[in-house]
Amino acid sequence: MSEPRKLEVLRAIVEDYVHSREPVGSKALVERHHLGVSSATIRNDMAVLEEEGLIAAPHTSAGRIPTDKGYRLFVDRISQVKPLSAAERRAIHSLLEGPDDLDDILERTVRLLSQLTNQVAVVQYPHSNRALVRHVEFVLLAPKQVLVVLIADTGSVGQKVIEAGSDVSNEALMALRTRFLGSIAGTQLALLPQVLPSVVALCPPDLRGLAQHLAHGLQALSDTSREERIVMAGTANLARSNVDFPLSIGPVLEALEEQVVMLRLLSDMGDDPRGVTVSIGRENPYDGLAEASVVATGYGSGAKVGILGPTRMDYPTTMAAVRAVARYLSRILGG
Amino acid sequence: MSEPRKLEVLRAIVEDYVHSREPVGSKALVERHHLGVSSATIRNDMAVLEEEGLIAAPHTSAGRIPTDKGYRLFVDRISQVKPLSAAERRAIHSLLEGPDDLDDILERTVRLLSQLTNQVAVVQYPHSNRALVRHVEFVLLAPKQVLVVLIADTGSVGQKVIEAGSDVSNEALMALRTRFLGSIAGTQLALLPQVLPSVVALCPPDLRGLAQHLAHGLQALSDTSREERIVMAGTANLARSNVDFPLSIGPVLEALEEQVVMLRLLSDMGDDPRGVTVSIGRENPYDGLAEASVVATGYGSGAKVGILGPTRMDYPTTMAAVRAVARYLSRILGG
DNA sequence: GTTAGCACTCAACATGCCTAAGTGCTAACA
DNA sequence: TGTTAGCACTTAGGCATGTTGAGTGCTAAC
Repeated sequence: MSEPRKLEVLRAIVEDYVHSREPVGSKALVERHHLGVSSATIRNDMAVLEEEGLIAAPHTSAGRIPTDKGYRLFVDRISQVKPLSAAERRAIHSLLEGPDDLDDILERTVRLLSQLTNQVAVVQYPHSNRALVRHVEFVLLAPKQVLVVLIADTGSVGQKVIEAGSDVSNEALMALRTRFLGSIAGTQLALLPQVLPSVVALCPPDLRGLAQHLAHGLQALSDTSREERIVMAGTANLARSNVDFPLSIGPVLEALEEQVVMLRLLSDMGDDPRGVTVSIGRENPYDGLAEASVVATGYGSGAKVGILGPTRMDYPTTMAAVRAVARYLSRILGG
Repeated sequence: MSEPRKLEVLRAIVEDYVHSREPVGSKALVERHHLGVSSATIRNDMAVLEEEGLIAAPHTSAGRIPTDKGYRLFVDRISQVKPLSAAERRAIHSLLEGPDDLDDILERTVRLLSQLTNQVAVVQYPHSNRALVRHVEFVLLAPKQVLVVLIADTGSVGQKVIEAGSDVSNEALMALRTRFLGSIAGTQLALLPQVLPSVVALCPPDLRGLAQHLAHGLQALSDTSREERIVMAGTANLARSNVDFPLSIGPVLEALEEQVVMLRLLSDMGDDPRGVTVSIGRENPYDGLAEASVVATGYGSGAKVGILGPTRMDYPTTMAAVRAVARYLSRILGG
């Protein structure tokens, strides 16, 4: 049996199954795809594919469906990323122009991506490792409560309320603001933990306690802007595509709600040279996502965009959309 | 037939149905609730209740289930809010203490509420009508791009990137910052639209163009802090409770994703003197929520907290949880 | 290596039957 | 007049049975 045809059969099975959601049999296969051989031959091929664990039969006299391994092979060796349609291309252009807030951009990006793919779209906030401190602000909210605001040159703004041990005067706060600003403006956010202690040390003794608190706050902020939140959209698509097995939707929603899970998921995915990385079904670390696949890629300086959907998804198209959106995003954010 | 017993029967039906998820018949009713009459009598009562549109039978020989109208009557006239268990009370205490960021608090609130009720919890950002301007910051991101930050005394921070028509100098920006700050610090956010034009008018002519842009940005920010975003958690609960009709989950997820829909929904709900307002099934303006109920109440200075779940829900307990959480929230945020 | 043919398997659908739960009604009752 | 017992009637759901069609695996011929 010829190796190329074997792959061709697998491709046909994957495509048909993704399209019809039903196990696909040998006869239907020869009808829909002009493979030039008879169904009996295909049956032989399918037997081999099954032996290799690439496809499986739900029960004796049913057609076959791809296994996780089958999808994997399909993605790795068979499929080629489909070019986007002109309309889709246009949608990306129009929806992402008008440079606005970072929040806005990400929001619009996930919406777009979820519409494009009919899946749940996820985007990680950009890494701000290289971000520089642009501005620092301390605001007295209550006698012992200070709001610390850290603004990076990327336009990202972090905020945090800290409790000072004792009453704080506005003058002290202003003095410290100037002092901190002078010392750390222009510094990389990532370097703050190393820089801040010396700033505190240089403060006059009577301000040092407060300075310590403030430094803590700032450091926490530089952490949290690295802690990387995610934005997501299109959860309703889950209900649409999984209309038959509603069982699995619960765990998936749970996973989606746990930002930590999603973040780990995204970061764990290496960066594929071909542009997009795919994690299929049980390859996936989290149990609730055993029937889901993630298609993601990096953008800008390393953060991830991607989608999550059922293993039975149209990989070529999805991968194309993810890649296109990521490229666009990189361009806009000047990654 | 006695009016009180009729209500008692309705109550029993609602309670049993909520508990068992199955149509409840006359016989089961007399067994589980000691009503002191026979099933035949109950049958007569149920016939009347059905005539009045308070309950309905899915098919001829099945028990009855409450209609929207039935739930309505139940909520309005029959049920009394159940007191929370000690454990729940404790959970509220412990989870909401540690005064932190506004964001943090709201985040924790929805999580708590969704766990308490096993429903989707939603909280609206607090109204900031009474909030005062605490601080204003302009940061030059690019030659023609300025980040405008508006900090309120409530600890809420708004940010927005604006495009200036022409290049901006840092000096001009600083000058304007001082000017704006001097004029609007301490002003109510809600009054900014009235105050800002005069500030612009008083600027030296060469700065007026930029000032105009900045004023626009500030005004937009004061709007958007009123525009009221929402935070939500517990969408996975939808899958759990609707395990039988997965059909309806799609539209609900859609509605939840549209912040606008949820915001309208919440604002449209009047404030019930009894503490919590309930909107049941089709009473609900949005079609996708025809099988859902919303239980909400105001907190602080008028924003809403609440939950969304299937019409078949445990109203007394849910209402208690929502009310308790709202009270706590008011206390923490000093509403 | 490919194909035709055939026996075999099994989910899905249909049919008919039975049961349990539940109703509505009528007539007796307090 | 409100309550009750009794009974005929309805129907979803479970079960056993039969039928159909898609699909497989195998063998023998090409």
